[in-house]
Amino acid sequence: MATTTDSCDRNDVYAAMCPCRDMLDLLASKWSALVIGALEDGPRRFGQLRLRLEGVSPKVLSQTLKRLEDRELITRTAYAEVPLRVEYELTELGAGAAVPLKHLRDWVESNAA
Amino acid sequence: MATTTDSCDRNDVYAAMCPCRDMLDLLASKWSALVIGALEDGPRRFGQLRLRLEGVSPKVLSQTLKRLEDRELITRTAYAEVPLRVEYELTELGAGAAVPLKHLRDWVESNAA
DNA sequence: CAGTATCCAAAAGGATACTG
DNA sequence: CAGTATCCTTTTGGATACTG
Repeated sequence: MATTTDSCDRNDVYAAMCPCRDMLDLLASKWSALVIGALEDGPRRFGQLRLRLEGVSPKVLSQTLKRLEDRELITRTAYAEVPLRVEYELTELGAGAAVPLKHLRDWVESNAA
Repeated sequence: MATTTDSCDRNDVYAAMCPCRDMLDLLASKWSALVIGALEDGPRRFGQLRLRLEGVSPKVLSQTLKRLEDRELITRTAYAEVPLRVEYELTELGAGAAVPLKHLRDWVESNAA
């Protein structure tokens, strides 16, 4: 190959330079698994998510949503109403990620000491 | 106070005070999913893990291993040999956690853009 | 070999007040 | 309502050198 080890022919989360490492870091971050889970049953509004994710601050929730949106795991739709309404929804990709994340949450709830 | 909502009768990762939230935070941290995956096929030594987890520094790896050990997801066994040999191994609990984490890693490797 | 010690940078998290 | 702005603390990450 042309480069040394910093190419990434196949996706390998163990490879430092593999872009999929970023995706793992995102999914494996404090709030992502909870946000994605909260969207499993359909679109939700910012305020709804905020209530559901006990303890999350608006800033952190906003950041998390943006990162997920950047990675195309969720979409953000703003409706020009008064009062303002914004809905977040899983993309197809996000719905796919939701599956293993649900298994993880379920395992945790069943096995936390 | 007598507490209002900060008790945790049933495990709910969405509840701020639920101890299982801590477990989720641990599993959903940068290196945990990789460490646990690296131990799926049997015990591994510190140096082996360090090579496998490209880019991890000894300090961070050490911290990660300690947190996993504290939560009883892995065990640490030191053999009084020269040179020193230390092995890390999944506990039964850790092996259980390894299942959903593997699904997550697999999904990531299959779906990272 | 398997870490720890040190020092440091960056990111994440968080409380609160304020705005379009 | 849905965020931003601000300020601050904590956590995490990281390079490197050193030790039992």
